[in-house]
Amino acid sequence: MSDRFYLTTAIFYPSERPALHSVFEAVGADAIARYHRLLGHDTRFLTGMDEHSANVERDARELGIEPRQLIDPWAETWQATFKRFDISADRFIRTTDADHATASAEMVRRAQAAGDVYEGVYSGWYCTGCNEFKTDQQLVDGRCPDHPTLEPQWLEEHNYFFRLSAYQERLERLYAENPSFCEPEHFRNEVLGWLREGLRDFSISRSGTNWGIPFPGDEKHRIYVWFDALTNYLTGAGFPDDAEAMDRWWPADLHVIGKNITRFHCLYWPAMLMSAGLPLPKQVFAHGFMLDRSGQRMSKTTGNTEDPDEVADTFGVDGIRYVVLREVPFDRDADVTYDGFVRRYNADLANDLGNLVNRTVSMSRRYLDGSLPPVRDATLAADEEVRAAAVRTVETYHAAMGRYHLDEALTAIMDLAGTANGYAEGQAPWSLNKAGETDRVGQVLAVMAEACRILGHLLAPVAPTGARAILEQLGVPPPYDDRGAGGPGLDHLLAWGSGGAGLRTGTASPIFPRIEAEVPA
RNA sequence: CGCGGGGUGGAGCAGUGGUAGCUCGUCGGGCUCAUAACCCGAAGGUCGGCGGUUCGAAUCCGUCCCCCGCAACCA
Repeated sequence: MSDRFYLTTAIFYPSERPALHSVFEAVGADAIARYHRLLGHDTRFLTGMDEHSANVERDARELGIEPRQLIDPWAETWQATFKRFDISADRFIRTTDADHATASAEMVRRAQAAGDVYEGVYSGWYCTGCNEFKTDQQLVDGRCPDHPTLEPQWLEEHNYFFRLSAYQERLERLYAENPSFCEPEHFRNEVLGWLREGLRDFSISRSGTNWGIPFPGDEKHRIYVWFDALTNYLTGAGFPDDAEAMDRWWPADLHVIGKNITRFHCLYWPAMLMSAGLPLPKQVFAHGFMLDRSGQRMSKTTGNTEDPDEVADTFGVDGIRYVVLREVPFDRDADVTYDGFVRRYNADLANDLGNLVNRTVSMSRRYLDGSLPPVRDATLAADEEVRAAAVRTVETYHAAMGRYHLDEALTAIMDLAGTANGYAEGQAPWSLNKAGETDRVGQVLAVMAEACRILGHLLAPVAPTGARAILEQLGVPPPYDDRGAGGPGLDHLLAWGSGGAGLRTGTASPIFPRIEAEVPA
């Protein structure tokens, strides 16, 4: 019975190109996906774009084109960026995909059959410029910020509602029995607070638009937001027609989402699934946001975000993947700065880890012509300390990855690199070599190389290309493919001494070159 | 008292009862294999304020101040 793991990101709000905070979520989920592949789990990883936005329809109309013509290039750009960032998704789902329309409509039908859909009146301020309803929060001085000359109209619209209020008790029971349905705890507390306040039904259709999935039973309406967007996780698992795929992949193991949509994923979504008679995902994990130095969320609208392609040019894809996951604790917000990225990259990847690999490989070649002996059972205390540190690091790493605290896993990795650098200093193989103690030189370098080998595998989920380069310079054949799959399992790879009969190291070459220029973007 | 989170050395953070740690920065020293990298040491904090519990609190309780997010149909 092989383990399987199905995880998703949220589908992203449509825009011309992704901003760094969207890439951050995808990179985090990708690292989790790769970790599970490395563990030997059959892994499915879904990401994508939410395309039925009123903004898309409006922008397209202003340009005099069909929404689809507007959004197709956007989706291409997003996929190209995700590809550049080595997001190893099995599918980039678009809510305009045909199978998704089927799935979404089926979810509405099931809710209808369960008696959870009723006709009602949605009322609110309507901007005739945007052709959409605005919440009080969106209005500035009672006016639409995009059309300040127009007077918003108070409109009442007939549409369909989902009876979320009927699920109050069942959701309370869900959290009583399975609190970790929503992690981390501080976001769960917020959800429980909303639950205590009581649930209100929400509208699930809009009329007056053709941009969207037709509402079952009333073709004048389109499915509105949640029955469309959230259902993507089911579509990606084969719902409703591919019973075999559904059986294999549903329920999902993990939804990775931004903390701003916990309400919908932790209350709406389980209620919708209960209504449809489907099993619930195992867990929703809400991550924090990257904030700029003034504490503002990085976003396109405020223009305080970094361009993903620019930072990838500077740091390398692996470099920026590492840096954002290390700088932002995955479970909460963090202040980030470009200079902070540079410092972190140089300190961790260039100086500690990269340089460790470089000096190890370089000395191996110089002193031993690249031929290292196998690591022996440690007889010296210094050697044993490195081995013990590696074992400790692996334990800490697994514990952190299992809780999706990616930053803690990376901290553990760097602890081991620091230990290995200290070991090098203490053993001074360059002095041993001068003294002609060739046997000891071999053992010291074998210990260092073994630490590097383990570090390479540990780094693979976050920095797959760099990890591969590390292993290559150490002379370790790739034991898994570019997506982290097909290997013998991390337990084997991370065991001290499993490198086998001695490595044949290659040529030393900086894997994470230092970044000298600290030019603020 | 709407809900939730947070206020720890120059900066960013860890630390939920027992001598206050980490990274970066600064200063001094060491090494020379290495990507001017690596290693060691030092300076620097009355842990937002006040009160309480305790042999002992950053850590528990009370209260006050400040910051951020959310407050429902926008992912």
